[in-house]
Amino acid sequence: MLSPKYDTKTLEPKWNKIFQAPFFFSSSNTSVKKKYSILMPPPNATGILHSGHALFITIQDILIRFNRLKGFNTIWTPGIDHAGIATQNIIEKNLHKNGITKESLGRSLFIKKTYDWVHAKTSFILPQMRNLGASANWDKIRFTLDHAYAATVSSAFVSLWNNHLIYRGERLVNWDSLSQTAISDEEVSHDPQQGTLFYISYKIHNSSEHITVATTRPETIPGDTAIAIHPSNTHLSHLLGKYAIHPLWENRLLPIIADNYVDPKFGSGVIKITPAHDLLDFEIAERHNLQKITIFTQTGMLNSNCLEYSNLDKNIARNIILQKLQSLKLIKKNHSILHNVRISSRNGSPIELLISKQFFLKTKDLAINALNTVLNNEIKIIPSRWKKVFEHFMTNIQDWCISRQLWWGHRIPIYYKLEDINPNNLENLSDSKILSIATASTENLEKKYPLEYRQETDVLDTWFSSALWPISTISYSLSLEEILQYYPTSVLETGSDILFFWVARMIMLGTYFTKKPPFSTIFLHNIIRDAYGKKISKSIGNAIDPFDIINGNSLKNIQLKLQTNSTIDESNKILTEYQNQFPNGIPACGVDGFRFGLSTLCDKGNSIKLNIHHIVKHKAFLNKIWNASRYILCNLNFQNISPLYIHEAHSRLSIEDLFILSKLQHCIKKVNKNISNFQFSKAALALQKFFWHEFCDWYLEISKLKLSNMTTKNILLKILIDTLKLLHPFCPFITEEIWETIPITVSYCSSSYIPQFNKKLLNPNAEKMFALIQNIISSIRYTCHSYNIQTIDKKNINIYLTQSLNYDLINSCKPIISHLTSFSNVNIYPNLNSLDVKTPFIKNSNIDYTIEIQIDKSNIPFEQTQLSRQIKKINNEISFLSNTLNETFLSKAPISIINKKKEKLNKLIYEKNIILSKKTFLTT
RNA sequence: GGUCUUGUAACUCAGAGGGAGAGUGCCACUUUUACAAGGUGGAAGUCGUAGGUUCGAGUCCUAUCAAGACUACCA
Repeated sequence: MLSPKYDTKTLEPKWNKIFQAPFFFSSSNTSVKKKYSILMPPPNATGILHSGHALFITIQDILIRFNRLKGFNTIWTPGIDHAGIATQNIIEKNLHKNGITKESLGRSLFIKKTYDWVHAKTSFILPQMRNLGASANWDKIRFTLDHAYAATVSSAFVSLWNNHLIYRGERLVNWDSLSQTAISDEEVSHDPQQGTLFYISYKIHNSSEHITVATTRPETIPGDTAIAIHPSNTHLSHLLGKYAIHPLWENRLLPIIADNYVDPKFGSGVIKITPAHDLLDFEIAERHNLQKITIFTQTGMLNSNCLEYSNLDKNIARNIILQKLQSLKLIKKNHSILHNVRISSRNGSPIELLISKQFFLKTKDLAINALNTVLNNEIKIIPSRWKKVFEHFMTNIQDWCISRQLWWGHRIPIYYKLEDINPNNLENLSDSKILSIATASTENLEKKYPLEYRQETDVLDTWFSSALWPISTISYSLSLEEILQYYPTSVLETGSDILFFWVARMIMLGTYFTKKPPFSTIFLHNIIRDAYGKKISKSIGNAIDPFDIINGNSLKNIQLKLQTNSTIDESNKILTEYQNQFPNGIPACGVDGFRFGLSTLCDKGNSIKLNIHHIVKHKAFLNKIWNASRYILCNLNFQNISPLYIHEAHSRLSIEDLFILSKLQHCIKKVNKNISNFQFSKAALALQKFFWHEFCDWYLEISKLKLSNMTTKNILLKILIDTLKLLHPFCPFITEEIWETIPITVSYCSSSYIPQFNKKLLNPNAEKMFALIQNIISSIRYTCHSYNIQTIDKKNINIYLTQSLNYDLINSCKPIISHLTSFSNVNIYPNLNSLDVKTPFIKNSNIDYTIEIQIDKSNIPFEQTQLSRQIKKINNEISFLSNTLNETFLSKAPISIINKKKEKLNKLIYEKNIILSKKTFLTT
């Protein structure tokens, strides 16, 4: 028996425990069932579970449970990503607090420490994911840095190397001087910042002339090797071929060149060229054969090429250089300017471009193949607008810098043959020399031949291993044949923010290695924002902890959290909002309430606004289900309940039976269709509308009159069971709990079968007739409200049917009308002839019927006002409709529309006449 | 700068040629034994703005404004 109160806090832990059993949710390699597979995006090892995780778990679990209920052999592979830079940063920071550097610890000890830390971290986030009800294959959990995964990564690398798709070369790369590693183009973001544009005067060699250069980065002047103008710049073209004198060192001369890239309208129309630290300057230098002078060290200091400015931090050097230029009176003017600064998307530190030796993946051919899988619809991207974004990215893609100067990650499986080479001098070898001594190998050659080989010290970009997720997760302990059983996967579900980082690269490498795209559908969910549509950000402190909603939380605790995470202003603002909305703290919604509420927010919009109030409100639906279930289960005598052969007993079914069974079919259809189309809010809302506003509000209320009727009991139970199944993907816990309480159900709700749409139970006619009953009841209620008729006065009501409506059917609904309107005596007449004109009655008419409510004393002035209002409204409608029915309309509009409008006009005129006659009656 | 998305009730969103819909919030009534986390009823919208196509436009077209996303670049 269900407890009187729906209590998520006892119910959900109970089922979580049951769900942990090994047989739950495991898939079978030998199953004959069709498979349905999803790759779970592995959260970062550093992460704590946030609303973004909760969202993807909710969506993917809905898909998995739904398809499991449809009879598929589901596989959902969970895991953790080692998150190279992010993890290493944290560990190093922790070490620094204790005055330890990673170098003093040594590489292997550092890695061991990191492993331990990651292990501790993940033992926290993984159970949280499970507690959200995620019915994943927890027996197949992967970590992107464990041995088996590493084997896949190194064999992939070796294969790409041997096929010349990976090369090592000296290139201009994005350098993160905080983390001291190269990063890929995708990891750089542009941040608009206020800066200063300086106009600096350069003397022309062997001339009295000057040329003015505009720059925001005077600290890079030591690296300048030329001055450039636009070819069409007639004012300055006479200087082409001459030299400008370097402002810091008079003995250095800078050639003045012309290049189309210079914008003559920007600044002074003259730029300085710093080839070693700017991508476009680099390209100009290539075109004009200019020298490239590197001036920064890997830690962001000026190097020895900067002579007296060397060993200075670049920001300090900037000021010193500015002072020097000032003293030489070379700064003509300056003004502030808003410009984009390239920063690391990891840690926000400015990114320098630095020439260095790195490993690159040639992406051109891989990208073409990957793009083709999308263009020829082997992979479908939903929402489709991302297809164009994807195409743009793939056609403009540059080679991917995959090496990182870190310790935490997959060490690149390249081994250098030492022979006559000094192992400490590898960095300075030319590209061709390196190529001649480098071998890619899945076997650790350094370990095997320590005197002959030395392994590359760099590790791979985390996203390189993530790109192999589809292959690695599947190939873990399987043979190639088995891999192909699970590959390609059915759906990839993730946020659009990692379309390039992850999704694109999985397609490139997956397609390359298996000749098949790794998934057939990509569903990109919207990004979660706060209730006001603001981006969730750590600095604002508007992050919402899903468990605050799931378990509830007091305002005091929330205040504490806010104070540690955000500024005073922000936390006060957010707290005031909480106080207004939840004076008693956030109520506990449970995992089910959270998931269901979140589902109703997953619609087509641009973002998901995580409004706690909205979730709390939708949780009320689960309470409704709980209570309706209690009503049904308390009133059924299960000894007499037989299997439900309802469709075979049509003739014995009443109008409300036919109505609700027909509505159930609509609901089944909608839930199926909308989940299949990733329209989760539509599916959830369709369920809510059906169960609450069609089943509970109408059928269940009516059933109170008919609890001795076996068919009614059967239908109550059938609707409950079918709804539980449909609801299960959204709310796994409450559905299992209720399921368990129903004596005739077997096993678990999660292992049942989703109800099938049954066309035979669709009954538009019954829906139409029942809608009329609903309409009669509503208008009686409305009339009672507007005339303020108390329950105690609700005695006699007469209903006159005005058309050839099914009198017998409506007459048979007398008890229903009585029950739902509280009138003790309901009379139904087949025609208007018997309208009573003598006793005081309140009347309400439309084309189908007139209702008469008997009252003790009528309030004639009030009634007349009511009637006048009605007439005014109806007159407006009539005149509008008459205007529409003009000559051009009649000659051009389709007949069906014309008839519809004419019919409506007639109806309005008819209703108006009834109201008028009533008014006449009242005045006489 | 380019590409894309979105503007409908106070809020969150449905509707995709034939007189504007839901939920929340608001107002009124309501403790009737499944449920007050409930029930009943109501008020509330120039469908961003301006043109156009059409007998007829939230719906199609053009322009424009606003918000947002992605992407490029800013010396």
